[in-house]
Amino acid sequence: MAPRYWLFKSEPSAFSLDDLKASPGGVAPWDGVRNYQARNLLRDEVKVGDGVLFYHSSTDPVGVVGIAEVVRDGYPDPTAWDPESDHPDPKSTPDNPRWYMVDVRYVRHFARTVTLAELKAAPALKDMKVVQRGMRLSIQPVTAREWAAVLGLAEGGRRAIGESALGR
DNA sequence: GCCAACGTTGGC
DNA sequence: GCCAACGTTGGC
Repeated sequence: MAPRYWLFKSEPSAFSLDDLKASPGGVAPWDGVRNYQARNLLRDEVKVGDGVLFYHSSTDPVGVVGIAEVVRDGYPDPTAWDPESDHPDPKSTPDNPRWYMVDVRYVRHFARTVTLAELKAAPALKDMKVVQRGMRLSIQPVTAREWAAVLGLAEGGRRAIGESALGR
């Protein structure tokens, strides 16, 4: 099965790409997702080896700052039943988990942020989920074509596509 | 800080 | 099952 691509949103004040890079082995769980549509993707669709566009929201500028890679398939998010966590949900229990997460590994920062404004301005990305009006989903599917186009915007001058890890 | 868009809750 | 009220997201 060919790897797929995703866009993961995070507020950098909560968890940034730098935070992922600084995690042990560059690996961290993508916990705290509390939306059913995003949960279903994490539980059923996001798989080891998939590429992740790391998107910073609610900052200036908003946009894609780099890439990560999925290193563990979906599994129950234990922060849901931790009352001390940032997103406790007493309706989720170890016996009957409601929320799921995957583990991701840092790959690299782009040389610069590819801003939402740039994504919106790129004709090749006009159908990309993140540029659609009212699109709040925090885990979004990205096509191979969109993935390549975003990397092209970030690093096009450096022939990055196909050249390095996840540069496919 | 504003507010549009969307998701969830809960009364009925 | 409807839908109003409310809460959250997230760009601007």
